[in-house]
Amino acid sequence: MDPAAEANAEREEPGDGGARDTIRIVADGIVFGIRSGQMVPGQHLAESDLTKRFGISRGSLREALKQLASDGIVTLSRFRGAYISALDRTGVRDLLDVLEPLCMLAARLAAENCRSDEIKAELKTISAELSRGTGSGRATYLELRHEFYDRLVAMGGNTELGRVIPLARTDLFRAQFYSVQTREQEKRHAAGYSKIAEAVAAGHPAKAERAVKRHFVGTRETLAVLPDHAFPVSPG
Amino acid sequence: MDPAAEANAEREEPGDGGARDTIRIVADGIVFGIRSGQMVPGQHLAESDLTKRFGISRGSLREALKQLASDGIVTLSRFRGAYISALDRTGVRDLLDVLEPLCMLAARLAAENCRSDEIKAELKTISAELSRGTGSGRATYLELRHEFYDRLVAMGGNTELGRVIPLARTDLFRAQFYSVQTREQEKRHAAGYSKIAEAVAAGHPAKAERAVKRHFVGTRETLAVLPDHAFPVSPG
DNA sequence: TGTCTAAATTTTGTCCGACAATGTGGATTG
DNA sequence: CAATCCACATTGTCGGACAAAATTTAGACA
Repeated sequence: MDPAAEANAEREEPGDGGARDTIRIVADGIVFGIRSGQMVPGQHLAESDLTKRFGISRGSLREALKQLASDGIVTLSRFRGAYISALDRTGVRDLLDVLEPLCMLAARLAAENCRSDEIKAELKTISAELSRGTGSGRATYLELRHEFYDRLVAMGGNTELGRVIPLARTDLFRAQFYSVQTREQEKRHAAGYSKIAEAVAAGHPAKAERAVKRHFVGTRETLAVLPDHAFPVSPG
Repeated sequence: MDPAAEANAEREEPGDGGARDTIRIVADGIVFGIRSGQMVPGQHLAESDLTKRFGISRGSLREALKQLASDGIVTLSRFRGAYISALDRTGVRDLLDVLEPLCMLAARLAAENCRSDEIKAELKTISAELSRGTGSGRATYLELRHEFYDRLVAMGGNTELGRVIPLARTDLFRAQFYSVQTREQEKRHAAGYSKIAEAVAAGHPAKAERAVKRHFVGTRETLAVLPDHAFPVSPG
């Protein structure tokens, strides 16, 4: 068979939760550590600790760290090891500037191309759970938020978008925000997802784009109000 | 010292060509192989071959492949190894849809924030060399094109953009295009870069965005005209 | 001869141990 | 107290080893 025929395969087979890659164990473990607050930005990740914690060899761990580094979750420094990536205020602003057009594209494509009413309903269900509040705990909230974007991207059908959009990196500052933002800010944030979901479900691309834009306006306002201690080191 | 202070370090120190990472050897080697045409999309990359070719160990090679995979240059398939990623017509279309808003952002930021006349002149120099034609050979042309985007992104000052924008992946279809596109198409493509460089150098963000938009219109027209044999397997 | 099955080979995933290169912190010295 | 230097810890790279899976080859059968 022509190898080229297989070169476009997705990096993980869809619908299969049992891909027992050793690397996936580490990736999921660290992502969960960030979402649950056990790992904070700037924290040093020693290879010896991680190999013992996850019960894998150093070689496999290093492959996993390489992958996490290219996702922007950890930062590698030669001969100094891996750190949980940290975003200062400028970094978050830069990330939002990049994320906004990609999310607008995702919402527009989802509204244009998704024909499954069932999937549309699932998206609204997720946004409703987000609006319900943080009753299920912090990690669950951040996981739901990630799930929302994953669905949104999948609905659009653009295979490149999921590879490019820096969802993993947004988990970083969302985890930082979660501790310091008010209930008011969180409510408004969750409401933004509902607006996006409604517009997408209604099949209105332009409306969905506007909903995303408004959502980012609100996020930037929240960012501007956040105190400095919500961020790592302040330059100078 | 606070580790968090260093967690935002760029993954490669700028201005230094002497980062003798073993991984960089492989990454640069494969990227050059694609640009020069020695490696074609869909080609299988056996670990034993690569370790012998680059003279490194299997562990380091696997780390390098992991990095290339997350850049979208190679595709990893469990127990089947690494392949040079291949983009069919739909994949290129999807990639362009994602690339367009990011390039517009890059051009706008560059026009807004770059104050160095010297750097502006360098960008115009690169676009001029691109317009001069392919006298320097295929690999040089693709390298120059990559350099153009790197400069454009750097001029904007957004540190996230360089991490997200899928420049490496665009090398894939540019390498495919290069063999089949006409001189006419290539001329027009290079002219697009000059228009962008001029608008950026003049400090006109909106104009720069429009130049990028027109550039992508032209690229999509070229894509639509390209024959099927320019792409890997045709579905169905 | 063609096709289907099964063994043999190849390739990949993971682990272990080892050594060199580099960064870090503490002891030494003035 | 500050500067210097050294022992230690951590990372980068290497080689070998074995199990799991895929690919190729060989063989049986109609």
